[in-house]
Amino acid sequence: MAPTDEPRAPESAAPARPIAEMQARLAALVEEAVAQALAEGDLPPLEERPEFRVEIPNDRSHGDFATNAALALARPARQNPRAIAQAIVRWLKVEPPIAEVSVAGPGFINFRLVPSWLNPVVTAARRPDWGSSAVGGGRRILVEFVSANPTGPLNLVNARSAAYGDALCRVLAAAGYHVEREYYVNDAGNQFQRFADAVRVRYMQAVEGRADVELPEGAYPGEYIIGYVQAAVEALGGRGAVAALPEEERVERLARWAVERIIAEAQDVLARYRVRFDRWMRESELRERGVADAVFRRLVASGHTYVQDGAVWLRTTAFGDDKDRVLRRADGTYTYIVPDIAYHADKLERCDIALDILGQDHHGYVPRLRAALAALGYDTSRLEVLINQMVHLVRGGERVRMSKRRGEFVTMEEFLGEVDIDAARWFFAARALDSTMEFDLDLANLRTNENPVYYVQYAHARIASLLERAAEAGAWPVEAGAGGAEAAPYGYEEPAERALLWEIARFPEEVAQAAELRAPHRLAVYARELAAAYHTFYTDCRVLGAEPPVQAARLLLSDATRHTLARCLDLLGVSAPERM
RNA sequence: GCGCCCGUAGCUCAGGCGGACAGAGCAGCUGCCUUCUAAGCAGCGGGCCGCAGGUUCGAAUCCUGCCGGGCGCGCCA
Repeated sequence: MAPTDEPRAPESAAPARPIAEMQARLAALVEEAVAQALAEGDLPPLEERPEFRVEIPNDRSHGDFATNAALALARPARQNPRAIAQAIVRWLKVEPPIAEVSVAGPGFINFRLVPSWLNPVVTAARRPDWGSSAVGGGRRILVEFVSANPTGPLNLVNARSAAYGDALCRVLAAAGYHVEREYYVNDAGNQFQRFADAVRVRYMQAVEGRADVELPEGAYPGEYIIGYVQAAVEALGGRGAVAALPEEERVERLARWAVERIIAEAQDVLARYRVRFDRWMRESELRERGVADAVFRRLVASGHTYVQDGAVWLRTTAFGDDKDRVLRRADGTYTYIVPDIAYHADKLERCDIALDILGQDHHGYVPRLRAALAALGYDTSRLEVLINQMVHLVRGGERVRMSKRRGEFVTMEEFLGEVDIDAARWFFAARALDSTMEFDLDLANLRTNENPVYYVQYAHARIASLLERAAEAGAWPVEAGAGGAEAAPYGYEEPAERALLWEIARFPEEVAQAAELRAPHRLAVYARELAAAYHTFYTDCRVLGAEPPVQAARLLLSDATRHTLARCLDLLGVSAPERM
């Protein structure tokens, strides 16, 4: 890649992914230098060409970029990595914007670039699609999350799954995936029957006043069902009308009403939480469409089933499960796994990647699901599963006791009554999913610097306020050519400016990484770092009242930061306030 | 017993597909508001990365075995 005199296209002047593009460029130069060194006998012949990377040093005092190429080549070249590094550097074309190349440490090659190389980032970062990329390649990814059984209100773990899943979806979309969000509603089968059993008993207790009946073993224990039963009685025409119904019909109708009510409440609370789904897929619908029957027949046809004790089993052990699983009981009913397999098979027909976020209490179920999908001939690598770990709620410095067994838990509704939605979403989206977390209500409610949410939001509000003041003074928006990157009369050479520019430039890479690793919580770390860089800049560099070109350039830089913060917070599902 | 997840600073957590001295916030201590939001900034102190082996030029990161915590191991879902 020889230097050319070609004029740069406007696109390259404001790259969509400045850091990745520079890394690729440096990697190509290193590749070229290695080839030259080999050709000239400056490096011993290699049996293999190992991969190397151009990365960002942990310690930026080493340079802007570094490559481990010499370390990677040490083994195949059977030579000291430092000597290899020297050889590579001898053949390296040091061209702008490379200012300096050095060999350091065990054999890293460090690159320092001229400060101005990042100036175009200001322009790039103010474009609407800043941070977006095409790393997802338009792959269709179907994300299923929350999917709580409609036998009770959503709880705290559901709130975590909702916040994290929603952030993940936003991040995936920004990274160029085609995203669909689904909520699977398990509104049929045994699950529903057991709920109905509880409804039957609660009706007798609460409406008929029977003190002698108790919940059967295995029925849903929660007291909350009483409330649904009472509401259902009202909705179905009152006590008299309901009492007149034959018992089976009465129980069925009360339970059905309660389930629909629970689903509606889940939809409401999630909407309030700013989490939306593209589809609420019901198990009952899948059954009606005959999807479960069809998949059962496909499994039988696959030859991986057998009959034992009158039940039909799937030989999941042939696909890595630790025991075989019953598909159809001797009484002809399906076990829960059949509609679930059917649902996942259906999803795999509709997407490239099916991603499930499951509670940790369901993780043991993944191997049998994969096994079944493998038996159906699907490439199970297309099913990705993220495990959502538990949440311990801390109030007043103590853990709030919850017992699923006794039906005692904090509902999402109650939770949102106690905490700001931005704080809740931030806390959940900022923690890795697969690790048990503590949610400190008191901390989340603090409107002080102890609360990390406000730190980031404050940076955004601060900039908004600054721009407002600038607008009042007629300095904003900046007129074309008045300063900043385009005209470059001012080059952002203050350390705080350069540090800030660098943080902004990282954003597209952070989004891409968060998407590829299915780890949106990385963006919370990033948001904090970006906000910190701005606060430092704000303290060190006066904006309003600076020399006109400097003021203009700093306003543009501030706006680039504001936009990046807003984009980042949006990906996390947290609002970016204009004032605080 | 078997399987999955977790164990990093006083607290809450990043980092974990091997790389240059292990990070952040909070809490503690010291400074900084006559000027754009101090919900801010600058600095200090604080860690056997659960323990022990192994692989590697190099391990918080990979492998094995322990220890501790969570969850699962149904013809419940």
